Amino acid sequence: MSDAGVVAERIVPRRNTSAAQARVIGASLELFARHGVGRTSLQMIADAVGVTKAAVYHQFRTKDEIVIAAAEAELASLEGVVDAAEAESSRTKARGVLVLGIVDLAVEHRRPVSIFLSDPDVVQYFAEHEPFRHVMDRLCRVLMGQTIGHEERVSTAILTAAISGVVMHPLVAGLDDDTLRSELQQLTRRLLPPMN
Amino acid sequence: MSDAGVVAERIVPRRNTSAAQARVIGASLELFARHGVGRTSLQMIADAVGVTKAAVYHQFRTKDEIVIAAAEAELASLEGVVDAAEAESSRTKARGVLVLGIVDLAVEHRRPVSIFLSDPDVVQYFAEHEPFRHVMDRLCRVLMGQTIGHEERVSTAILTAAISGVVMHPLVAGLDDDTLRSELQQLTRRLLPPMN
DNA sequence: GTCTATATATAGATAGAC
DNA sequence: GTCTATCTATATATAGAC
Repeated sequence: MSDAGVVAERIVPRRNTSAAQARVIGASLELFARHGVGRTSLQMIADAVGVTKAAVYHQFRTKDEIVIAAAEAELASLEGVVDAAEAESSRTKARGVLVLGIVDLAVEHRRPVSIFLSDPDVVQYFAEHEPFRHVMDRLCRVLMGQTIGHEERVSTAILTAAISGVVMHPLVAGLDDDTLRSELQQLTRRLLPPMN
Repeated sequence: MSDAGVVAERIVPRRNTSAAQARVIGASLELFARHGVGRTSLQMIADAVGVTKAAVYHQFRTKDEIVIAAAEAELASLEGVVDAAEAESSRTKARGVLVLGIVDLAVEHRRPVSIFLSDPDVVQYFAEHEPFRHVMDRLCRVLMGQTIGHEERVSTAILTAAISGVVMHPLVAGLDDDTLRSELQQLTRRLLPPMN
């Protein structure tokens, strides 16, 4: 984004994730989405990876660490989309790329993306999570323009909440990906203010 | 609704709920919202009510029964709003009452309302729950008109998902009820098609 | 309708060998 | 990096007295 005036920096700490850790995160993401965080046990995670609980505990010291790592992996996907948007030459293009990217993420992940906003503990965690707030601010800036205030944040919350909420709503459970994608794109058009 | 052509019937089975059962449901609703369904134990519920686990098990045979009863209590609140809307004399008035009612429910309950769409088990349960689908269809009809199709259902999903999603979004955690309410009302105006 | 007491399973987590 | 074995706490659930 040429007119950003701010260097796009990735502050989400993508600490060097080993292959073993990545397997745990991947399995956890699926299980969290299917059963909820609280109802997913370390035994279930270990079974899904194909190792014992002790092996999982060798990669992460507590279950909470797994939850956080999984949530941050989802956040990293989102940040990738924001990166791509900010790399565009105009704000109009940037916004288009961002919206398409968010919709794609939501549709592809379907329920995993919901972890962000569904589990109370995760919500609580992210509410106080500086990297999350930073990514959301960057996202907000691409959508709404340079001046971020109270109202812009709420609008951004509405857009992202609506998208995440729709993909996991019982009423759209039977919808195929393409239809869902196009409905969500229509939705964003109605929710976003016109470009100026 | 005079032009409904369909008798409004309450099919949500509000089985005779004893006072003791109501206390359990109320406490559970709060705890589920705060900690998630899976992380809420029967001990926590019993403590919140001020009795022992055994007393709770006298009211409900399993934890799942409590989850279902709590979810149906939330559904009953929603159905109350739909009832009120359908009692209006015109569709314009009905839609206004319905939207105001849904927003009020969401704001007052804040996180409890999210149980519907947050816990994967509850989502799964409602997706196959006939009374839920019936209430959603009635809601959909008030919002979108008599002809309910694929597209109308998705629009309804979007509206309710957006509202539920927003109230529990980290970005609006610090917002007072009145501001949140007015933002949500603006939201519904943007999402609903104009009355014809 | 509520209690004490208990059965049984599983949770999260650790020790130490390979 | 993974294992077996184990600790301890807590989970769901039940039996039977008051």
